[in-house]
Amino acid sequence: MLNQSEPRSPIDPCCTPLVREPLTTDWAGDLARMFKALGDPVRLRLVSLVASSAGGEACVCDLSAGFDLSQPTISHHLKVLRETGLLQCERRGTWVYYWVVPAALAQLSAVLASPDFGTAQLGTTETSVLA
Amino acid sequence: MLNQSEPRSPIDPCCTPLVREPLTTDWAGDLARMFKALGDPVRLRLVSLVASSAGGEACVCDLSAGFDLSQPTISHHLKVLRETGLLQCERRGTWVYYWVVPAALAQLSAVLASPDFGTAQLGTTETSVLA
DNA sequence: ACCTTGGTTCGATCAGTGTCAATATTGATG
DNA sequence: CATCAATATTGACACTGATCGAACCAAGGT
Repeated sequence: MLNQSEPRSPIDPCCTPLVREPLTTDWAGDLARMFKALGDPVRLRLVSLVASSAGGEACVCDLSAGFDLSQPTISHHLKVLRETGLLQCERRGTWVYYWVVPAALAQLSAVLASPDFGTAQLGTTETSVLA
Repeated sequence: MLNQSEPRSPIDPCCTPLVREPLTTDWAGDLARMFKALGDPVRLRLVSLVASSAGGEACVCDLSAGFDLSQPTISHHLKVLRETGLLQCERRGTWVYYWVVPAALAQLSAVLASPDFGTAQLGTTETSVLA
């Protein structure tokens, strides 16, 4: 139940960019767990693969095909991503399908966003962040 | 399979959100190093402390005051952040000042951003994909 | 020159993690 | 029920990484 739909306080530490005010210790711990989950190239590619799949979901068999790793290892990484709240899964018959939790990614993106110039000064892309 | 042949100009993999197309192995490795650097609560708080300091910079003595860690440990974490390109530093007399590299944070934020709804919908969202 | 203060580097230690082979579990199917 | 295919779990192992004390470097001040 990590998806809270209550309206949030004026300045919610959950959404305040880290450049704006120092993170609390608790919140930093929660965030760090998520960033650590993304801090592995295999897991990062897994998230990207799942997210960019048709329908926004993919089964493990499709995912593990793109890696030169044993199936238990892929399963382990998926478990880490699941337990961090970045992915969710459901069993459908023999297969297990994974999809990303958009709010989780958005949360991390918001924390890293710079409030002044947004995230769009890198190159050409004009992403609509905090319009 | 992976988008190696795509020209750089229109869609730069450096700025494409990971939900849009699968990350290349190389790019995932680079990104993962940065996310891993942020995957530690101490380092995350350090970045936040530096970024939210007056003038956008802070000296090590100010930074280490907020932690219950030895000074070599703080120095170690700062080195990790420096080597990943998230922080830069300069010696001014006796003190060493650190500041964040905005482009680095923005890059990570852009990668995590969802192209459809942006990053600003955390509080009120009823994410369609979920329920 | 010498000491003091601010930071970094070194070496060691101990917990954590990525990986695999083997085994277990779950669901479909004959 | 037996079997097979798709995932998950377990146990083991090597490697990484967070942390500390000690030693080291760099600038000022006396």
